[in-house]
Amino acid sequence: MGSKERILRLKDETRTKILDAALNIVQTEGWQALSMRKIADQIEYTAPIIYEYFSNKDGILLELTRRGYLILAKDIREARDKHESPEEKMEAMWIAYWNFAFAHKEFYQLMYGVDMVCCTVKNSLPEAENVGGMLGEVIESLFKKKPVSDDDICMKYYTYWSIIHGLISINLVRPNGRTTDELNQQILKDAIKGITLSINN
Amino acid sequence: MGSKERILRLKDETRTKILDAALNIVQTEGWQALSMRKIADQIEYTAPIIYEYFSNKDGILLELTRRGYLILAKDIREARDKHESPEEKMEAMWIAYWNFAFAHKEFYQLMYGVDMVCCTVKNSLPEAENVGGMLGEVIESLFKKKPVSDDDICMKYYTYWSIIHGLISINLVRPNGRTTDELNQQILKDAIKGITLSINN
DNA sequence: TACATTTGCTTAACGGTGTTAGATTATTTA
DNA sequence: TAAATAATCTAACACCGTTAAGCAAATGTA
Repeated sequence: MGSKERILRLKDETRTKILDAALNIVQTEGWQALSMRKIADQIEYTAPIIYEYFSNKDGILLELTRRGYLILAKDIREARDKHESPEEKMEAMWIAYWNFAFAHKEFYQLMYGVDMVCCTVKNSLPEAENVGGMLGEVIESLFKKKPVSDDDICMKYYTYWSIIHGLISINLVRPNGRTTDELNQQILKDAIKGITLSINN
Repeated sequence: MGSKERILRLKDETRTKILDAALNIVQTEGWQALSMRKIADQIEYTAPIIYEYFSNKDGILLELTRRGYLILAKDIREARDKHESPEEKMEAMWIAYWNFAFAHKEFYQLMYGVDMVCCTVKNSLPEAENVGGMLGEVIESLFKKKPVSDDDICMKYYTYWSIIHGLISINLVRPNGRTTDELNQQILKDAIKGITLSINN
């Protein structure tokens, strides 16, 4: 009767296999090439069984988005914990964000809709809150004046995020577009420092 | 024998009708919903005749991209010519860019691949150069030191662009996401001023 | 005017997509 | 062993972009 668990484990394994197959296709052929039949091919099933594990294609994308946020959150957390001063924390965290985007292009595209048809419902994703929360806390600690209003944090958060996301987007959509890696790093660090400085002015 | 011209004019009209229909569908239903058959329906033809006017769907998108850049270039030119000092020019131009993105969401999504599968070949588009050129010139005039290297201009150009494009992207992909219009405007102007100030420091 | 040719447009099809319903096979239970 | 349940597949639907073949009307030519 212990076979119940074995079967459940097997079901979970194929669920994971589906996600891995999807990711594999995306990494080698891009999001455009991802199709239910291709996933089925790769896991040696036919397309309809995927619907026993995910309600539809968007369900797969949502789960991958979740996976992406888990990796990102881990990276950012680690970057934060490697430094002492808020200034250093902030720079390290945003650089971790930057590195994540290029180390996991596909995830980033899925998570932030760069050059990607975004799945309609991905609001209220707990994993996403985490990232925002961590960054927000460090931003708060950058302020000298207390208390810091939510609007203050929100504004600076968006300022940081905008420039980094913008720079990433531009580079993901237009690779090899006359901007070198060094130039990007320079822009990035300059911008981070500029925003950080502007907080207490 | 003057009918030749009438016929040519008619052909041009249906070409325009195709583009208008495409834009209309996109504006009411989004890029996702744009299909050749829907365009054909709207102009009261069948799908294959579209291929007499455009080589394929990407051809239509490319032409719409061109249209978008024409509008954007006009807006930015006008913003520039309304002011005297480079600082004011710069701010006005980027705000025009910002306003364009939200006044013509669909165009912006198409042109800059926000939440949109980008058509593969849209390099070397003369209309795009214009926009970059205009902005680049004003950026150059912001520098006190002369001569200004291309790298200097390029870097500041990307810094401006990144933050604005990033802010736009975030707002286009996540509308109603707790950021108000005033907050966005504040972030935007702050960021522009910050970058402009940092040029001669 | 009569025929031939070109033009405009449609129908039908190909191979692809996401998704669902029904049939089939294999496994478990009684 | 027989019945019930689970796992899986086949077939189909409605859509997509795109192409080929054919029809019908307009045009050019004799």
